Amino acid sequence: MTFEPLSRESVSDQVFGRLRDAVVAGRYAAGDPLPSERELAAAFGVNRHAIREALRRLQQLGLVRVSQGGATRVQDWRATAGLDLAMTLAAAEDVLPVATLNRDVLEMRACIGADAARLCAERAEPSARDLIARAVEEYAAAVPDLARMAEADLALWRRIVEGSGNIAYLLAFNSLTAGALAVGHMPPQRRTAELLDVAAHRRLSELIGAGDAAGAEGAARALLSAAVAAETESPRP
Amino acid sequence: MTFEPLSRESVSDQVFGRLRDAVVAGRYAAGDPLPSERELAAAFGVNRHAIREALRRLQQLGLVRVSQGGATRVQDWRATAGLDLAMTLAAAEDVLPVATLNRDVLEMRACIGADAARLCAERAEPSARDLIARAVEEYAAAVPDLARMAEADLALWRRIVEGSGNIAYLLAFNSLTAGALAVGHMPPQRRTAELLDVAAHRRLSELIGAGDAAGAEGAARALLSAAVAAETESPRP
DNA sequence: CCAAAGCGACTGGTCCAACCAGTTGACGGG
DNA sequence: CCCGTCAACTGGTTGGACCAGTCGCTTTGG
Repeated sequence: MTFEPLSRESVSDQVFGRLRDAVVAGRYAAGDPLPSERELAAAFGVNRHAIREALRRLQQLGLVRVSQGGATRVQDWRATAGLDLAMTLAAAEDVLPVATLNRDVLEMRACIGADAARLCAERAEPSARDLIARAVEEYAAAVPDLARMAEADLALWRRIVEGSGNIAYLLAFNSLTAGALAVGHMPPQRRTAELLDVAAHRRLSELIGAGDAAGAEGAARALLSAAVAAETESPRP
Repeated sequence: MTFEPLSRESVSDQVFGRLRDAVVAGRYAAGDPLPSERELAAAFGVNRHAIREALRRLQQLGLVRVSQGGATRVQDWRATAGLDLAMTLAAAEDVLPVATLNRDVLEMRACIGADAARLCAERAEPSARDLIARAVEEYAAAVPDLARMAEADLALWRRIVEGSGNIAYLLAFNSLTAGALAVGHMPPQRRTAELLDVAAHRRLSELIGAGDAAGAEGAARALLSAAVAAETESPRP
């Protein structure tokens, strides 16, 4: 018998979540001042320090701008927030349309995955190519178990992105896979076809191993863009 | 006579910066415990709350994992940090090789920019296409002034990414352009050729306006990948 | 009368001191 | 030898005080 971990979210985490959702959902217009820290503390019934911790995190996400003496103002997150915002967003339909965000994430995954495969074929160290070959075998060995295959598939792609030697791609990969909305937690049926195509994964690994940049890019794109098309056609399974 | 603003960086900002650099530079191994908040407060000579604010931000970046009762442990940022990390990194050679990061950012820019142009040509609203056409004109009107051209170019690309309707691309664009190392602050000579090619920008806008997805993607890629090649050949100007 | 200096009444920034709430490990009884 | 207990950590939260900027109103000087 297993229990879900109770809501042990710290106070400042809860405040952070509430304010983040309020801002992303547009309940404050860009440029509007947030209530003062003291007011927020009273409103949430918590200490001011908890509010401050939440506000610093919102500031780092690019959702608000705090300035000493002046008010803390809401920013236009579409202009100032970074990709990590997607990582922290809960899958709440009332904050952002989930279906669109899923499609967007899959599109970005295809775009970056294909280019990472290309770069990986171009300039990965032999040891990195070995790791990829091995990851493919682990993935193939998991074959009947969809959950394990998904996990191994993610590990394989991480190896490929690492092999590309592009830190920006690696960080973006982390952002995309870490969120609740991310590729890893996506309804698996969307990616079943992709996940089951062991032959295509093997081919991709071989092309990378052989240094065929164009071939690897094409193989990766073919593998990754099927899910985009599926999500676009019928966003809600 | 103008003065640069003095170091008004708040205490917790400074603590955040120091710890972030220490972690990214690898002065703590992944899994290592950070000193306790009380120790850090004593070491930096500041209050514990300042340390806490910094640690919460580090946690959000994915650099550390804090857990009540246990120690705050350093994480492997290459596995857990999101793209926003690149946004906050100062251009300090001793933290990460700047040349490589520049190349990486330019590569990602080319990859996402090309796909955004494709999607924009495919599914942007007519009003969005108008905005792009207008942005191109503003860019062309700035012609002799390189600084203004760079600014207008950035605004144009923002319109294109917005027109793609992909939120992930938009947030990634923000991450890439917001950092100190970002495209906007890059040594301009790297992108002079790209910036001066008014005709190519016009063609790109027309292809998007005409809904030619493949053409727009090709034009964007051609425009954006020149800087990548330049950066790769001679990283230090 | 109007502008500019000045003065409060805000805002966020920092600190102190205490206590609550988990985790960890060592110590002692079974 | 194993296992419960407990003390000494860890981070989490609170209250209150004060510093440091900003903003707007009021008073003052032209």
